[in-house]
Parts: sequence; structure tokens; C-alpha cells
Amino acid sequence: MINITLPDGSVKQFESGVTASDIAKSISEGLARNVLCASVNGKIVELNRAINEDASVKLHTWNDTEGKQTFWHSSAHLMASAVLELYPNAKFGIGPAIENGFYYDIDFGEDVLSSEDFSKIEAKMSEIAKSGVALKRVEKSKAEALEYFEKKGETYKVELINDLEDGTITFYESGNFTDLCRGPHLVDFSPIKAIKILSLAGAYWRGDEKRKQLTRLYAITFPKKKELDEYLALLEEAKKRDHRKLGKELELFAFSKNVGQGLPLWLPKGTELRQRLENFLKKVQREYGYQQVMTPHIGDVNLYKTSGHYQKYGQDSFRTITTPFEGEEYMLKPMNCPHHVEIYKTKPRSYKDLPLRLAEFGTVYRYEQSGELHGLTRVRSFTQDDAHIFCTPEQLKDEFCKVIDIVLYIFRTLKFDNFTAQISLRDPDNKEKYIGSDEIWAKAENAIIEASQERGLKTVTEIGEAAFYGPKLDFMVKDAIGRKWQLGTIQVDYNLPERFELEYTGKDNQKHRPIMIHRAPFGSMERFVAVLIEHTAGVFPLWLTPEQFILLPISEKYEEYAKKVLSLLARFDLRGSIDDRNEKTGKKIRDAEISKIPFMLIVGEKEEAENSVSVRRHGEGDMGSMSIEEFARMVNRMVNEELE
RNA sequence: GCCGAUGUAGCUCAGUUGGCCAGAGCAGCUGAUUUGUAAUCAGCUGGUCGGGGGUUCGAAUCCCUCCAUCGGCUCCA
Repeated sequence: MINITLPDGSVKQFESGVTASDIAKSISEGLARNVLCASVNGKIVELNRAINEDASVKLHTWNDTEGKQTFWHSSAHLMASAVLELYPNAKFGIGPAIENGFYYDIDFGEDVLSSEDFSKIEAKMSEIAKSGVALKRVEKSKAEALEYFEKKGETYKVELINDLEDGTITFYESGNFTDLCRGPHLVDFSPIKAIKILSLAGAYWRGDEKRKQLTRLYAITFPKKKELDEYLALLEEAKKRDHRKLGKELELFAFSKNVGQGLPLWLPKGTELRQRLENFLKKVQREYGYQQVMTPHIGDVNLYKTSGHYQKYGQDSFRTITTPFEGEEYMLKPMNCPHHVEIYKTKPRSYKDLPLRLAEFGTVYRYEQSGELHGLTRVRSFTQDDAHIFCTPEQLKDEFCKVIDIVLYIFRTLKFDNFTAQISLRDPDNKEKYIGSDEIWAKAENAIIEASQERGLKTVTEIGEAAFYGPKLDFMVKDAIGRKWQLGTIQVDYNLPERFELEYTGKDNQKHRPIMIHRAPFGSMERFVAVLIEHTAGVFPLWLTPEQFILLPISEKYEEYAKKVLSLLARFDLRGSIDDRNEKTGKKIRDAEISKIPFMLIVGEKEEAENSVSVRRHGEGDMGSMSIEEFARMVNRMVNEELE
């Protein structure tokens, strides 16, 4: 007999060789029906794996991540099995579970797959799942494994096995399809009831652009059809918040292929919104001792040769601009740092000048490959809320912490509570991708790690995500459909000061080298506004929204009064307009609701007589009437609360 | 850039297997109406069917090519 400890702390005795499935049955029939996999001493295994010694066991169902991941991982095998039946020549790459669903990378050889083929693959998957094909775990030696896949011509699997240690290799067999796989899996395919192939895409083998592109099939499965329907409805719902759709509807920004792809045009309302964001940050930065500067949109190519950017990115940049005479060569500014460095160098600096904090809403131009462009989140011309802090080594940590404070203040004010702070470090196995000595990198990386700890940030660390000149602390936020975007970024840089030979005179009257911090709390105005649109679904905070109210005169007779109210409210710093169209009030309200204007002020005979307005709140409805001053004070109070 | 998909009026979309002057709603304009918390009525304007080339007696519809957009991959200073 062995002792099995359950998550609630209770201990039950079972025969040695008991399975998680047996344990579930001993608890309840319902649990036995729903359990998908189990953790045995922290290791996830399938339900039919024999347990031969005392263990703590946790049973996983659809309601936890482990259960879902196992379900989807098995679904990937199911999909491969169906594909193999329909396309016997297909060769398989990898097929993992992902956050929502799973994919499989498949080489279809000569066959071209299109979305029209999805339904037949789905049907085949259902057929196999219904027949209840089992997933059987088999341990193999490396030699056996290689021989098996070599015989089948599964070149991708062979490559994977070659990278594995002997003695750790397992296969999972299910009907016609046998896969190299660590597992664990469902015992059989029968729980997979609802299946949807979502999309297909090219994906380079092993993520390497130089290698063959396989066809990646994305799909998702559920134990119940209802759950699939709910998921698809959720996706539809998310699409309504897409900033590209809302940006057009709310007239915030536009693109024109005549101007060029990836080059956003900010419309009047979008510009207003953006400028409010900029002013908000400028005010914060003034409090933190920043000084605004302005620099040109182009710079001598030698500037970027000195900074190292030209060597690193010159080939992937817009081509240099040459002059008609005199052979000058300029680059469209791909970043602001070298310009700010030159401002630092305009005069000798003393330790008393430091930290020097130079800020600029600097528009930069980067050539992004056409396929990477995406609404406002990935563009070829964007404005960084950039600043560079030049400081002494002693000041570094404190300055870094203060930048974290600014980022957190902005995120808090705009209610971005679902962000990830990511420490991006250099890949030590790929040092040729970076500039600067080991010593400098160690210092910079430590500074970021320490400052993050000091501010109590919960961080994740990503190796190989650093900029080529230094490590970063990035603030990542998800968009409406779950894609991750980098917003704020803070970077420690020992390299540019070195390359530009920056100096300051210390207390000791000796020359010293300052350290630079690059930072952009929004990241870029474009991307930030995009994410803001998706987070708010276009219902912006009152302080930011382009139009706070709209006056709706009941008829032409009250337009004069509406104008009077408008100018009075302007004195309270409120912004809005009058809908003087010859339409019924119901229509004007409907249109104002659709444009997401926070307050609708209905004015007619009664209001004119009382010097009042009837207030309707967007999305909420009638708030009754109040005096003009009362309304103005209420809005201003709400604005102040938002900015607290 | 690569893989797949899409492109019809300012917007959202119809347009059967290629076949009569390419349609609708919304928006816009004109007129009537003078309106009280999510769409007043009528009339009108508006389209090189993404661009170019080809097949055909005939192309929005089939083929080629380019452009843009969408979903991914790669990339992201």
C-alpha cells in the first residue's frame, strides 16, 4: 500500500500501481469524468500512469491551466493525426499548446493548404475523437527513435531527436500518428468535443528566417460546444475594441496609401487627445526636473556611425538622404539619443550639472518590413516620449527608480493595471550581437535588477531581449485580442557615453564619464494611444477625451441658448460642441452615444427658463437637470479625481 | 520580406454557374417637419468594382502582375 496526499492535506491509502484515474473515481464519479491529467509530486502525468510510491497528487480538470494545456496538447496530436490521414505526405515539425489553443507546424510539401480546407480537417478530427483513439506513451532509445523517424522521412523530428539526450525520449502513439513528445496527454481523444481551426500562417522552422517555412495551423478545442461558441463570441467582442476600427469611427487617425504605408495621419480629434497626453507627461516631467529640447528630423550619417546604430541597423533603415552638391549624407532620425548626446556636449559639464535630463517628443523613422506593420502599434514614423538622463554612477540607481515611479504613475492614472515588467538582458551566448565590454554589461544589468527590486516591481526576465547597447526594463501590455506590446521602456547605457567620449568634471577636478538612461514611459505616442483605445474601448477618461460634452437643442429655437451655455462652459475649461442639425432629439442622442461623448446636454424651453441643462451620461442615461455651473463643477471634480 | 486570406460609394455590406444601364442601408446634399432622452419623412448626389495587363462576343465575376489591408512567422535601435 502507498499513501497519496491530496491538495486538501488528506491522505488516502491505495494499492501500489494505482492511477490518478482510480484516485479520481475514489473521490467522485463526477470528478472522474472531468479529470484530464494529474500532478504527481509536482510532475504532470497522464491519468493512466501507475503510481508506485507515496506521493502528493493533484487532479487537473478543464478549470485549471494544466488541464487545459494537456487538453490542447493532445488536441495538437489529434489535428496531426487528421492531417496525416488527409495528406499522407505531410511532415511534422512541432505542435505545442499555447495560451489559447494550440498549433502544429506542418510541411505539406507540394500541397498548398488554404482556409477552405479547415472544415474537412475539423471533420476528420471529430471522427477520430469520437472513435476514442487512445494515446499511448512509449519510451524509446535514441537509436530506436532516430531509426523510426528516419524510415518515415520525418526530417524535422529527426533533427529534434538529435538534440535530445538518450534515455529521455518518449513517443505517444495514437492510431495512425506517432509523435515524438514529452507529454503528458489525455488517455484518449474522446473528451475533445468542440473543434475549430482558427487560422493558418507561414512559420519558419525553428524560428529561423533562413530555413524552410512550414505551414502553421492554429486551432482551439473545448470539452463542450457551448464553450467554443462562447470563446468565438468573445473574440468577436474583442474585435469591436480594435483600435484600427475605433480609430476610424472616432476620427482619431487614418492611413493613406498615397502618403505611404505605416505612416499615420493624426486627425484633429486624435491630435487633441495625443496633445493632452503629451502635456500631462510634460507636467510630470517638469516636476521631476526634466528640460524639454527639440532636435531635427535628420542627422549626419556619421553621427550614427559614431553611435554604432549605422553598423547595426544601417542596412535595415530608410536609405540615406544625399545632397545635390557637396556630397553630404543624412539619415532620417531613427532615434533621438545621438542628438541629445550632442546637446550634452555643447558645453563642458560639471558634476553640479548632473543629473541632466533632456526630454523631447521626438519623431523617428524606422523601416519596418511591410508585413510587420500593424495599425498604430507598429508604424514607420512614430513619436517617442523620449528623454535621456546623464548622471554619475552614484546617481544611477536613484534616477532609475524615479523613472520607474513616473511609469507607474502614468499607468496608475490611466488604469493600466494589467502590465508585465520585463527585464531584458543580453544573451551571453551571443555576445557579437551587442557592443560594450562584459564589465559594462554586468554593471548595467545589475543597476536595472537592483532598481526594480528597490521599487518592489514584480518582474519577469528575458534573456536576449536587450538592446544592442544595453539592457532594458520594459513595460508590456496586452491589446484587445491578447497580443503583447511593449509600452514604457527604461534602458541603462554605458556604451554611448563611451563612444561619444562624454565627460564631466568631478569634485576631484578630474574628468569622469557619465552614464545615460534612455527612457520613454509611453514608449511611443502611437502605440500608447492604440493600447489606450483598446483598453477603454474608445470611452476615454474625461480629462483626455477630445469632446467632453455635446449640446443638444430640442429645436432651432434654443440654439441661441445652447451657444450661451457653450461659451459659459468654455470659461470653466470644458470642451464640447453643439449638435445643431435639424434632427429629433432621439436621433441626436443616439449619434452622441455612438460617438461615446461623455455628456449630452439637452436644452429646451424649460432649461432656457431655468438657466439649466438636462444632463445625460454616456452609457448610463438621464441624470436630471442641473444649473450650468453645477454641471461644470461636477465635470471638473470628476476630472480632478481621474488625475489624482 | 515570407505563408495564407481579403479588396464593390465616405462607412457597413448584396451582387447566383462570366450576360441587360452595378444594388441596399447609413453618411452627405436639398426640401418638408420645429422636434424632450438610442434612428421623422421625401427627393437627390455619389462607384476608374484596389491599379495595370490578359482570356472572352461579353469580366466586379476567370488568369497574371503590382498595390494596400487582415491573421501569423521573422524583425523591432
